[in-house]
Amino acid sequence: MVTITDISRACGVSRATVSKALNGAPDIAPATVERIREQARALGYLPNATARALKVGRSYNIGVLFSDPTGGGISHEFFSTIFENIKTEAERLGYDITFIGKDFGPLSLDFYEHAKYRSCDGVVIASADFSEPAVRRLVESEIPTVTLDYTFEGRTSILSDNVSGMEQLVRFAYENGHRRIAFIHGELTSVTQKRLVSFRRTCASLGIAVPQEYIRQAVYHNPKSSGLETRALLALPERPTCIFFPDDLSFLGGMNELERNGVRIPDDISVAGYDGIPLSQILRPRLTTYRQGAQEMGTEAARLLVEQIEYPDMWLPQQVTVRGELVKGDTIRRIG
Amino acid sequence: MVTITDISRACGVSRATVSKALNGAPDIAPATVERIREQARALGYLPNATARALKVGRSYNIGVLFSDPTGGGISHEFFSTIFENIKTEAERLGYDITFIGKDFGPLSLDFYEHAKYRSCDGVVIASADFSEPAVRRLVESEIPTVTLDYTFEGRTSILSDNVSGMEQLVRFAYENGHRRIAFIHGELTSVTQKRLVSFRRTCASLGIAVPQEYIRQAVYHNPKSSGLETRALLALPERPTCIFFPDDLSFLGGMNELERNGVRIPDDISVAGYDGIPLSQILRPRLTTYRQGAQEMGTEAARLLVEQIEYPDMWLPQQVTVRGELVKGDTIRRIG
DNA sequence: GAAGGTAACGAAATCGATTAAGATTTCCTG
DNA sequence: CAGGAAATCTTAATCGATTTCGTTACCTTC
Repeated sequence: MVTITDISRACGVSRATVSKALNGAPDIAPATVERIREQARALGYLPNATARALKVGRSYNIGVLFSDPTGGGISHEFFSTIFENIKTEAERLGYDITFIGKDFGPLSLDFYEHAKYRSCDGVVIASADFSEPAVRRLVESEIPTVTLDYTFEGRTSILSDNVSGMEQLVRFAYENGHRRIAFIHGELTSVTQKRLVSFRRTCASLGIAVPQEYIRQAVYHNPKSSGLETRALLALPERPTCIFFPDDLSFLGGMNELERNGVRIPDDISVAGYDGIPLSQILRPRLTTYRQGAQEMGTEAARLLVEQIEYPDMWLPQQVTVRGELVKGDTIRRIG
Repeated sequence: MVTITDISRACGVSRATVSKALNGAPDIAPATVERIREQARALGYLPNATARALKVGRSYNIGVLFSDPTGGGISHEFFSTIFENIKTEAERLGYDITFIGKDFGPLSLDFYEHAKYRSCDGVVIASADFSEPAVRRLVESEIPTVTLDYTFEGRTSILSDNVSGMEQLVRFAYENGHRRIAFIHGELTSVTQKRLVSFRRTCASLGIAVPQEYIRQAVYHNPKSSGLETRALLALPERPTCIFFPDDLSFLGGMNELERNGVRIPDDISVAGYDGIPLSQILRPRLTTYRQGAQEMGTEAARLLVEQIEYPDMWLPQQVTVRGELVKGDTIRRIG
């Protein structure tokens, strides 16, 4: 391994000089800097992040946490998109990504300990169950964090515009003549709760009455569960003309159930999803949905976390809302 | 931050003793060990991975590389499954995961430099374009690697059983009476090449003639591209009775094209995918496909890499083939 | 009781890089 | 040309943990 010591010997200067030259310190003669840079290149020198981290107390390493058991893992397109963008932005800023898991290693470290053990400069909490003590310990710790779709006192968070998104979907259905809209929502988390409230409020403000049976709860990100609720909706004496699903993936479960019953989309019933994952636009008919700004959420999360890390003094926690976009698709049909 | 120095002061022993006690060295009195362990717990001590890495020359950190532009990224279910399992196994063994990207940071490090900069003990190359010089540089370097679905002289690799998988699919179609089987394959990489050869060989051994027009090339993991080839197949004077797609995701493109032309699956035509991603079994009809052992591939990759790292002497490169499983699904119909 | 053995612990070097403080040389300027 | 500022470079401590090689004290054993 080539170290600054090798360079210093090759150039006949001290290690300090090499370090400073490589880092652009102001008190090294330009000619010397050039000579050192040249040698570094010639020897194939690479700085050692570990050594630097130890000395300066900064690892240039940020942790990411994806651990929501309800499908909020990296295998979901929405989250993998977020992850990709966190990674891209972080790397652009010179930070590496380390995955933070729980029960890490033989010592079974929890999230906080894991992040600390790896000297993460900060952590992006992309999906997690905030009722879990281990998650709370991390978010309440001294480690800088950015939370996605969850606000926490004194912390920075990136929020998807769930209220506005749901409102747009409802209005879109309304404009297409729908007055009997059912909503299968996920278990009540802070996210699904917001969508539910927005759904109710928007319906009310449009003068749409929503019977109790039209509001159903399924398991978030779980097609099978949504399938069951869909069946229940079809059995109602007065069927809805439009069904909102908790998310795009869940819609697939509903879709199967509808097909099995010979109910065509959107001829016989209209549907909408939520998320706007790529898959939803590959299938035909293209799903009407609300595309969350996953790319921007990821990018912003990384950007704000790094900002917080690098300028801790002039830092104030903030809540950033990322706007998504209504994807009209073809599954909400004009009626009435 | 609590360090061994704090513990040593609290216990009135030297730092060396603390280190040894915590690491189970044989020359510390049991009573002392107990006392030190107790204090460590009381003070909330956490070892500093960075410092340890610097001293012992091992970071307990492995890199993962997902960078195939042809859809081999983390957003694909097949690859995210692999990743999840690499991560789980690695963490169980006490290793962290760092994502290796190219053009890293302000210095624009390539893969090798990036891995070296982070002192990765090894790298799992999960998806990459091996014709890329940056990838070759890494795989030819002194850094231990495990390669997925690609063999490289002197390197360990985990291979999916592409030959056997494709053979099983062809035989399954044959047993269901199909004699006119078309195959849309991906661009020729080492993986798709194996499947193509196996397809041809199996067909030949079963006495199935495969006209030139039945073999078509599409872009791997790209639904749109497969849709176009599907259209071409439908236009043939003698349509195939069964179409094999490059992969499950690509099938979706074909599916749309078939539906648009009023061709029903599997009543009018049979189809098969490849990969066995969860999505393929959510949709109805369930896709006939070959499920690659993604979980096992990930687990094995991590396990073998760590083995290689920890016992470099008694190490010999090996090729492990992970068997998958035929998923019969409902899209190949009995005919004839 | 002298020689040697062993158990338990400590001193100090080390990993690679950074950085405050100091040393040396160069260069002005009045 | 003396005095001091400016430019340039070095010394040495430091980050936290590991590890080699002692050292000390206490036993054995003949």
